Amino acid sequence: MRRSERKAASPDLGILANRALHAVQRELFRTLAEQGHPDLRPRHGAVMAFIDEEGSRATDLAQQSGQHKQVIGTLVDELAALGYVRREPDPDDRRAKLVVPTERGLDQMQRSDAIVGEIEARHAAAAGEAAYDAFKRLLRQVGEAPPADGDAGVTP
Amino acid sequence: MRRSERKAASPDLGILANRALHAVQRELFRTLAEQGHPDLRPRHGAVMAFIDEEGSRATDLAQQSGQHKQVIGTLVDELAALGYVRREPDPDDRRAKLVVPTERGLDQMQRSDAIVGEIEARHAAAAGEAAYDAFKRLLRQVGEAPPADGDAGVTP
DNA sequence: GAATTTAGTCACTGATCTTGACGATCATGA
DNA sequence: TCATGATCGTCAAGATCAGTGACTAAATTC
Repeated sequence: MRRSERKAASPDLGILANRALHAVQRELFRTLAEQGHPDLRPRHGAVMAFIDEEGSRATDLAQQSGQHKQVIGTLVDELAALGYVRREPDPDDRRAKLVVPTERGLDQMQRSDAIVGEIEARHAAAAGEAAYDAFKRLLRQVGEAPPADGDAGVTP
Repeated sequence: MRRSERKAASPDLGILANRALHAVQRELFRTLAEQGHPDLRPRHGAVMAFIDEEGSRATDLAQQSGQHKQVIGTLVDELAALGYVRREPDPDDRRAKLVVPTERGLDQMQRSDAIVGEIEARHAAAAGEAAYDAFKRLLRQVGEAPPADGDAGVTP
């Protein structure tokens, strides 16, 4: 059997993870577009997926999402222009800014959390709650850094 | 509880899939670098993860990997320069070329398949074979297009 | 045999990521 | 209290990566 046939019949973990990620992103952003948020793209998730209702610092968003702070800065510019967030001074630290969601931002956050929840509920219904819980625990373990290495828990 | 705290405590499917993909890619390419293949990057996987031992056409690699054929062309240029593949005419079709792995390419293919196999074996050992098999079946389902849509099974 | 489709390359254009420097501000330790 | 080191976010690049349409030769289809 040819290698590509073996891979098609039994894809490996990296290929499956890549497809799973793209399937979830595709459905999420298509459904967001249908629900009034057509301007958002997956890379905006580095901000919108992690931002708190009461606002977050850019450095926190960079750390949580694994994106460089320069990229977060540019994404915040775009999201501000699109009406999703605004920048405010951080009262606790005059160097820092808070990225605060607008009403439109809060709506998007609530909707995207609900959409991902529905995707998960659909898979849980198909597989069974217990099986789905076990699946998520294993997926989380796969995403954690392997133990025998100096760099612990670093996201890209 | 703040949204970012909830997300840290219980990350959703998209975040988990993103981390899983990056964890597997990071370990794979770091281990390949240690084993004599330091010049390869994840985007080369669009060719090296799918190529057959006896060679593949660029259009097949584009279809299997979801990458545009222009990108595959550029990647094949780079991999040829690095000594992993060479282009040969396809005897069955004078328009077509076969991308054929070199000895170095075959070595990398065997090693990367083994490395991903070891990553999977480690997770299977930790979780149990039956649990890991169930995990992969579910991950594959997550990566398949949702049923109620016109675009069936398209990879990005 | 003509029309249509395909293969891969050309030539772009556009998108995204990475890095280091900088000034203002904060935290730390002597 | 002060000097020093660290942090915050922006600036200004440079590097990497993806997407599109056109083109010629070759194959397929009708």
